Amino acid sequence: MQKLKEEIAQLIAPLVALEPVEVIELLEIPPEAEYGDIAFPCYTLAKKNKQSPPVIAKDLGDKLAGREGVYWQKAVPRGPYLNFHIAPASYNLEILQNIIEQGQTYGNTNLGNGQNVTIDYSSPNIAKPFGVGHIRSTVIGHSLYLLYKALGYNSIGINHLGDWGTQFGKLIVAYKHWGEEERLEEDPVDYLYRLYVQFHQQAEEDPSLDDEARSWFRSLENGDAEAVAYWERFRQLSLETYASIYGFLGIEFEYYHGESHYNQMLDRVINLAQKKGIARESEGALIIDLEAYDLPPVMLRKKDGATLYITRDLAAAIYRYETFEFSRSLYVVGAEQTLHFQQLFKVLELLGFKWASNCVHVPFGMIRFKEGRMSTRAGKIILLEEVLQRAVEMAREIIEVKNPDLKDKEGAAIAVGLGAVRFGDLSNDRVKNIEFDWEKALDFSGETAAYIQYAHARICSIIRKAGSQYLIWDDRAISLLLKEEEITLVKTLALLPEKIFSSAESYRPSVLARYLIDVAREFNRFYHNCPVLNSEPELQHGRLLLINATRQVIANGLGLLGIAAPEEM
RNA sequence: GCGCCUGUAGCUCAGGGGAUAGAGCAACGGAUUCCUAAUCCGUGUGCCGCAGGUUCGAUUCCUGCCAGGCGCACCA
Repeated sequence: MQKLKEEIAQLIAPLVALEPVEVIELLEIPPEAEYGDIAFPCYTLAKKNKQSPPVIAKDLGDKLAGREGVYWQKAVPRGPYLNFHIAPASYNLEILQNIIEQGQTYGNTNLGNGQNVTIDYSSPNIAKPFGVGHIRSTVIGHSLYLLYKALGYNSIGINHLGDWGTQFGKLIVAYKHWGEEERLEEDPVDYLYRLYVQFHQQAEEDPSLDDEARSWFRSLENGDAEAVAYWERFRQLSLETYASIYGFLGIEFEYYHGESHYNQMLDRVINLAQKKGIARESEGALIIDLEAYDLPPVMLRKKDGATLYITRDLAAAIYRYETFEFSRSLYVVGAEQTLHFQQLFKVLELLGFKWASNCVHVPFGMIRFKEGRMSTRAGKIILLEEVLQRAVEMAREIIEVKNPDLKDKEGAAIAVGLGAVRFGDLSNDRVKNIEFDWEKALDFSGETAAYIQYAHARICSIIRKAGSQYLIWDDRAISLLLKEEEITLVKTLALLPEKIFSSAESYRPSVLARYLIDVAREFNRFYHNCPVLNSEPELQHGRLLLINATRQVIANGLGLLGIAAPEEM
């Protein structure tokens, strides 16, 4: 597609007195395929030339009448646009050859040139269960991690575990009051969660519990042996549970640097803020006023001497820059923390760090119940493990009906089940809230991962039956791919690189997810109209090359979403 | 009260300064002597929240309003 655009730009630029780069900027894809494949809109020229857009388009059309290029065959004016139609033979050859040659790396670039990008994602709070809410950060963050890698950046995944804070004071209080050793041994995360919920219920009636919790957290920060021992125990037990979930999801992090990791650096942050003269005492606490920037004040230290979330986040940001010299630092954290990140980045700026402008909050909407939001404290939450298990179970049942002879049923069920859950979180714009609905979460038809996976599996099936000739390149076979479905499919496949780029650039895996639906749809249309195995040998060969390229695009794309592409399902 | 986000078909949502605003679901009707029917084809629906503004042109950008969500110093 890029080569086609360049060719057209070179051609038009001298005719309209613009630079080729400017022409490329203007080129767009027409709304209907029948109009053409690349459109040059003439609106911007209208002012300069004092002619109406349709007149300019027609004029350009006349000048190009009868001419053709390497990748285009005709230029037709239509209203205010000059529409170029591709030359399928050379275009198909160019695109398909590219895909086959690049294989697993098709769509990748070296744009990032090895620069570091830190991605803070997943980051669950220890001692709280891993709910479906956390999956959004986990899944979106992981996809961004993979996307940036594909663009040649060195992605550094950081799991900023919530392993510090007043919540530990609460847990210690709850455990000391009501804790039972056997139950903790039995199912630690579940039990700690129950204690956490119980604490909040009791604290409603007895506010002194909150004071007690704050006091225990202060002891923890002061290194009190008993407090540290509890903390250590709770943390370790929780980590073991998370490890199994990440293992099942195939997610790894370069670092598990939780909030506690930065404890030694907090004094430095506070000293720095004081030295810069931006911090001041207020009601016994240490705060930074941000009134001049229309932001509420930031609190670095409470009146009881304990630090806060943002103090540790400041230390973490500084640590990340000093350790990795990132070109970007992403925080995949819910939209409800937008203000927090505005404050964080502003304070970093005030501390004199130029790199503050390279820090990006990548927010996402909440997962809600029909009745309202989920709440860990109130115990209103759906466990991720339950969703995953039910999704896989449902996939199993469908496989039993649709494809009972399948060899690796369990592998396919896991691929489809996990794919459905992941895709549900990736396919829509991340800033929107999601209403949790079991039916939708477990839906395998329509615009879902299963739709894409199914197209992939069908291709693999055809290739298996065909033997290995799809591996042999043949220009002549490609030149036979002239049916509408074939050309449309190739055009769709050509878009992967730009979709990967814009997906990463806008921090929206949904761009890539939607695109893969298009690829699968175009493949399905092809599949129903163009027989592969039952066509003439040479055409069959061409079609095999085409579907192999399609298989590659789907596999690469799903891979970047963290979704498996099974060969059979 | 202030700030941020969202508002598009019955439902869930894409899209986005320009050509006739699109998908999926749901409903109905069709397609399998043939590569997996988890598929494909067909049928209908839209004050693109409301009102102004900028523009040759706004559903898209700006302002105001309305509705919903989220947040706003000792939680994270």
